[in-house]
Amino acid sequence: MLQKRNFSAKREAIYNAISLTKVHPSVEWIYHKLKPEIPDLSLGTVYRNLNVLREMGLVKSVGVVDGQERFDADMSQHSHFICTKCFCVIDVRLGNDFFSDSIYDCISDECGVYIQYHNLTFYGVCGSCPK
Amino acid sequence: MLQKRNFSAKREAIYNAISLTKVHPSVEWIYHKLKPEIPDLSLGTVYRNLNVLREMGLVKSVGVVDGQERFDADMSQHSHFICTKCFCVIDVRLGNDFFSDSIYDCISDECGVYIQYHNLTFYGVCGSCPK
DNA sequence: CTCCGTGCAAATACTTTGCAAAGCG
DNA sequence: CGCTTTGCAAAGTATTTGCACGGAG
Repeated sequence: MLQKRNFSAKREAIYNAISLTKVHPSVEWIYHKLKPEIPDLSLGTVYRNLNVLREMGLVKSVGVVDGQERFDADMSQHSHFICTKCFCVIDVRLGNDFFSDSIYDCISDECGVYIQYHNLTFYGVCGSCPK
Repeated sequence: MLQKRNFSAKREAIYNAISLTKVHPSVEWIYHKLKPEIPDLSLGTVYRNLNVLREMGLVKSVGVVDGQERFDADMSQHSHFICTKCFCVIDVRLGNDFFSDSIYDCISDECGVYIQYHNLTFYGVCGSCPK
């Protein structure tokens, strides 16, 4: 039983790598993390699987941080804080009612659009960096 | 008087191009817009001036949309809606008190970070695209 | 004369893709 | 077998940079 969820071993390893860390990793991070245990892993495979996992709805993008896309396997509703010095990414949880349906509806009406989701990111300096 | 604000003529043209449109343009858009009037404009100049304008605080990034960075010369506090079909970008104005200082403070305390600004973007389908 | 801005082309950086080989059911 | 996954390298796309020239003060 090398595979769960019909994942290939490598896809599983990539998914686990994202799930088991809080760093919201980049492709490079995942690649370098797994390379020692999976010596024949290639960068293209990480890119390809990330796109597959994204389409499956198991992973989402945090956005491009310092030129590299960062990923998150926590699909629950939450926001992020990104440090503009060290580029670490930290989860931020606001009340679930912070963005109520009524806000979506209100904006939708006003702008004539259909809103499916949103992305809220805070920027600043983290606790480990000199201000 | 070819220059205002100590801008070179090209920097001025680039800044005006962003200011005078609502499309939140990409580098390519600006380049193709200005190329007819300024035949010896080069793409590198657009990139360089956008970074200068950004450092000057006259322009800010809307984020990367469909692989290209988009810019906004409206520096007032507002959010954006991005259509995931045609990639148009529309301004969204919430009440100014939507993000009060107290929320910044609250998150800052909770996460041990110093928040400087935030970015709120809504995604979905615009009125011109089929749902 | 000096500085800033610029065209041009080369260089980067990140990501995607074509293809043949390998893996799995 | 037939479909999926993969390594590898090449290609693609967006952006940055080195350099020498050119114009403004």
